Amino acid sequence: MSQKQKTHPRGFQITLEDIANRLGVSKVTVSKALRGHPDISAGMVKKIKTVALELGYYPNFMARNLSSQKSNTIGVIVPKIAHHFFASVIEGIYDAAFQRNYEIILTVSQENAERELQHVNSLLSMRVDGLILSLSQQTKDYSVFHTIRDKGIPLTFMDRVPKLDGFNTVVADDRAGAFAAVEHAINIGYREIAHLGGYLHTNIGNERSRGFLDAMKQYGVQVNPDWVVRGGFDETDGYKGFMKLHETGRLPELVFAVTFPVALGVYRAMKELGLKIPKDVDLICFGNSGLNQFLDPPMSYIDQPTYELGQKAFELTLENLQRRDQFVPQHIKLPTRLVLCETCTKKTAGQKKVRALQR
Amino acid sequence: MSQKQKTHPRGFQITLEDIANRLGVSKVTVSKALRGHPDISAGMVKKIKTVALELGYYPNFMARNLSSQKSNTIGVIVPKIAHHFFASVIEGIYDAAFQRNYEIILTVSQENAERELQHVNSLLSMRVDGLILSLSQQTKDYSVFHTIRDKGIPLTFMDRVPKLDGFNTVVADDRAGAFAAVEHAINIGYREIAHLGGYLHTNIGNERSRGFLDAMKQYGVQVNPDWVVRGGFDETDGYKGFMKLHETGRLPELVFAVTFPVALGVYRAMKELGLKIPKDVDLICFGNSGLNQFLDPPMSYIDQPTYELGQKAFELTLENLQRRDQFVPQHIKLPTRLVLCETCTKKTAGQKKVRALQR
DNA sequence: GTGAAAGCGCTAACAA
DNA sequence: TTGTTAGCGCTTTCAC
Repeated sequence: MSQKQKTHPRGFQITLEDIANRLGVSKVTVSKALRGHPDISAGMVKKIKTVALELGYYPNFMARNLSSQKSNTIGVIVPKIAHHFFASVIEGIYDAAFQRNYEIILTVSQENAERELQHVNSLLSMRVDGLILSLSQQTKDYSVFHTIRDKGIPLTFMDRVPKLDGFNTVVADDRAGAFAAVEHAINIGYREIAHLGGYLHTNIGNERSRGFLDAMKQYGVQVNPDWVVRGGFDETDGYKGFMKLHETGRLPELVFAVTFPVALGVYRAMKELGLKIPKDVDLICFGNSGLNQFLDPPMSYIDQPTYELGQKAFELTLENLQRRDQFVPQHIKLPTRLVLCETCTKKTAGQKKVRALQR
Repeated sequence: MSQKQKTHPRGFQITLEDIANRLGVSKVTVSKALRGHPDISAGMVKKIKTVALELGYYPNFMARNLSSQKSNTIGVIVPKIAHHFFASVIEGIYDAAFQRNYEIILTVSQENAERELQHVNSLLSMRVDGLILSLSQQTKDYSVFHTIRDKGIPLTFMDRVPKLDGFNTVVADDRAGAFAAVEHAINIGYREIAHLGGYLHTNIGNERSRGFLDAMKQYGVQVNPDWVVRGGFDETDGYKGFMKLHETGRLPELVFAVTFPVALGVYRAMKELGLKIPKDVDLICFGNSGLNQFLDPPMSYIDQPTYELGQKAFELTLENLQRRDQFVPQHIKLPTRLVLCETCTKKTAGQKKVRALQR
């Protein structure tokens, strides 16, 4: 009773010891009982659990993790969060983690390489058991990732992956998806096809461009260099990109946009210019917003398995964690699907092109 | 050299001691140097920092937090993440936290009360310094929140807040916003107005309903009980809600939807039924998706300051944390704004109503 | 079945 | 300016 009268400095945080003292047993007994260790008798366990509940005991993760040398926590770094794609991926990660009783620590780089690095540091400091990372647009220095690998911490790249060996990756089949879209466009009669593409140093920018070029080449359609524009993945990039096309004085029949936000920028630009989709210029994009079918006009797109991308990334990380000694990097590529709404369903822009040029 | 040859069990995690040994100083010196404590000489600091970098030292937050009794971490619980509203709020929280050098631990309840409670427990176990919470649709048991308050842990409710005293709250001015929308609708001539509303036990459902009723009453417009439908905040709720309206055999001129996803459900339902917005039934909603203006037709809405909601919630929590002894709960209500696109701009549905009924 | 001792990596108070 | 001593709350041997 009188043996240890500590004053609790801030708020009341009940500890193992409080429970132990109350029942006249040791901390260890309580710890074991609470964790379901087989050592302790059923009666004791029951008593302890009752008291714990009564006192409002919350185990201290800091202490537990420090002592046990694992955190049951996976760190996640994504470029953005207020985008349907990432929001959905993240939901996949969270659901998978919840099922496995893992905690997620999510951080957002805002497409900023420096911030991304800071988050990596934070997460390593938090001693997360593993990491899931989707690179920022800007990231060009990959040296930390080697550090992480050397420390033996599982790291899975997702969607935005670097050209590096020795890491898990989970991506959608960007190249095949882009190919399918452009192939379809060619099949319905388009020839003058522009691509508002991402930066080539990013895998998604690169792969989707390749898909585009593959299809053009395979069907013998000429690529107009003026019509291949490089930029970021956001709405403003799409807007600027389309304006650039417009400035060339000659509009394509169809624009293939590298992401949904980029396509949205095209909607905005065309609206501003008084052009109609698909009459003046037709449009298709990689990725979905969850409400493409309600747009004006409903936009056809390459659907990505966003939620599954997240789940898979988590599972890969966990797997890696469980066999960290015999780690073999896995590269998962999930299939995409061409979804046709109203744009890019038949050749419409061609006939009207003259009108657009006369303006 | 030979004094302490520990084997590092999993991966190599450099500790203060490693650095200390390397330089022949004590752990404390290193700790202080790395934290910028004024005790240590500039020369020593430099040497220590160099070695730390060389060795790839990452401070162990678990240990640091355990020792210092604070985590520099705020826990966040939201019902959903793949919704423009929450995604944007969360971005606000993250940005504010980043500025202040705080870490965020985000959890998602999926509108599930049980899951929410589990997350509360987890976060308390992690010894977060404070909490930001947006209630799930289901939550009805508020007892944990009192526990939290009794522990002296700052808790700020955001957007979805309970009817409780003694907590910080940050909300949009739901009642005034709803009022403004309905007032506008009445002003342009609508009288037969339906409300696809949320559950009344949620503050946003309740307040937005009140705004609706206030306006109807103030302008002497009669409320048709068949046209006030209660439900959740998701697309399916909007879909079902509209179908319910449709089943009454008499359609209103205008629907006021409690959230953007609910309005989207109305788009879907009307499309399926072959009805046109705004010709057959007009529509306006509370909240934005970031791309309302690209919908078919562009939907008018009550804009909420989502990002600011998040920022404010974080700042309130932090403030509370800094003066936890003299805590006075604050209740922040941020203004909303009526944004007119193409729906609900002039009375159109009235004339066509007969057609809709003849079907 | 239960508990004592040691230690996880760090920080805070106090000496030197 | 630097180091010593004690913990933070928990888990993990290993002895009883």
